[in-house]
Formats: sequence, structure tokens, C-alpha cells
Amino acid sequence: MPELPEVEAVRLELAPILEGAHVDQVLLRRANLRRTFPGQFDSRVAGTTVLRLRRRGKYLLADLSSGDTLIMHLGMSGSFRIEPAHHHPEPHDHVVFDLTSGRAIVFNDPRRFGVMDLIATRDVERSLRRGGLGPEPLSPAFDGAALAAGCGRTRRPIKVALLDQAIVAGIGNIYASEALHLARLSPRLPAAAIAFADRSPRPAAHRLAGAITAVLRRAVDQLTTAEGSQRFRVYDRGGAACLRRGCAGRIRRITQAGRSTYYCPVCQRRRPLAAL
DNA sequence: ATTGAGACCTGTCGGC
DNA sequence: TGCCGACAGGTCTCAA
Repeated sequence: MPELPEVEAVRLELAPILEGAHVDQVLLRRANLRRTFPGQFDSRVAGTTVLRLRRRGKYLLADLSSGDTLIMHLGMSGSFRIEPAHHHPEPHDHVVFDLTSGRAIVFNDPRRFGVMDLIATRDVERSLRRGGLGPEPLSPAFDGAALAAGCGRTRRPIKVALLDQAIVAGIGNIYASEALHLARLSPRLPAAAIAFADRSPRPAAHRLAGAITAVLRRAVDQLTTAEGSQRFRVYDRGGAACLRRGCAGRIRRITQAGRSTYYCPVCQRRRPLAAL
């Protein structure tokens, strides 16, 4: 469940509890998590105070009083629970942070694609960048120009490019399809094509950048304001009617780079320019 | 240098 | 009911 909006919702839920909290004890309940080494990780986190809980792309970052930052990624199936101090562990509870407040933050991850790591705070941004993390879509610096720069020289289709965290951080399989539908762009459009102006008044890159921020902001809103489940424009709606006003299309599901893409073949017809 | 395929894991759901 | 394959919101690595 975790793309940028879900991770942001988790951050907003945990921040009031974690920020300023003192970590009493860390329990590593599984020895072979991907980057979380027993005896190092737990002992370096225990005894610290959480200064701030931030987010970068799909990463949650907890800055600790020790000068380290706890880097957390939910992978495909990771989640956190807030529990009272003495609770019954559930299957796949891998890490438990006991706080002196008497509460515990529990990390649960059945598929174990998640990551929990520790790195010096001053090195975090550099390290994430080096690991291939691109611009933050909800920051002012992100716009059509930034998107076009990332898409400039790839031959992949735009849907596949949007999943590349180096081009934009935080987009996953749901919101890639959602943003393309809002922008009325075909998921098969070569990514490089959006770097150039099309026939519409605004270049495609600007339209798509706007659609990305709109879709992500709206999702954060919905996930945060207890509205419950959100409705997707196209994701997981194969065979259903397109929701765009006046569009009679039916949503199609195709596979790109091994992953499902959903789109409306009628209103997302925008093709590459003949000139390209 | 890019790009696609496979690997990494467990759970769920639909079909026979 | 039970088994089986397809698929799941994400990265990694490896080989073409």
C-alpha cells in the first residue's frame, strides 16, 4: 500500500507520537531483515530521542538525537501500528520501538521488501541521491522543466519512466496511471516526447507535472481526512467506464515492464508528435 | 548505457 | 473444500 501519499499519511500519523519521544528499547524480532543488522541497529537507536519525522519520496526519515537518521521504507507490504507497552505480537512484527511514554511503535512487513537502516543525518540526502532518488514532487522545485529534464533521454514509455524514482521520487504503480489519466496522456507515449511542446497551449511536460502534484496532493488529503477509502480514476478499474465527463471509453489494463497499467484508450490518445 | 527479466517474500483471490 | 496459478501499491541485480 505504500506510495508517496500513503507514506505521507503514515508520517502524519506517527509524527505527533514520535517527535520528542524517547526510545527506551528496540526489539528486533527477526534477524535477517534486508539491511537491519541485529546488535548494531537496535543498540544505536535505543536511548535516543526522535527529533523529527520527515519523508523523502517513499522513505520515512526519523532524525535522532544521536546524529543518526533512521531510514525506513515500507516496501510492498510494510506498515506501522501504535500499541500499548505490553501487547501481543502479531505475525510479521519485525521491529518494536518501545517509547518511554509507555507506547510502542511496531513495524510489520509480511513480504519483507521493506528497509530499516541507520545513517548519519548529514549524509542522508547525499546518500539517497546517490542511490538514485530524484526530485520531490511536492516541493516547489518540481515542475515541467524538472520532469522534462528527467525524461529527456530515455526511450521507455512515460508510464514506465514515472516509476523510475530518479525521475520523480514517490510515484508508484497506482499514481503513475492516475496522473497520466488526469493529464490525458497515453501511458505508451515515449517519455522523451513529453519534453517537447505539443499542440496544446501548455507543453505536455507541464501538464503532466501539474497532474502528478494534483493527484498526489489529493490522495494525501483523502488519506488524511478520515474519508476512508479513496476512489481511483483508472487504477484497478479494468473494463469499467471512464469517469471523465463526456468520455464513453472503457478502462483498459495492459502490461508495461511487467506491471499493470490502467488507462482509457479514448481520452488518453495523446501520441508522440510525428516530428519526433 | 539502457532496459527487460527475474529474484526477493507472503498473502489473497478466482477458477476448476 | 482444496489445490493452483496469477497477481499484489517496490526495489535490486544481472545479463543482453
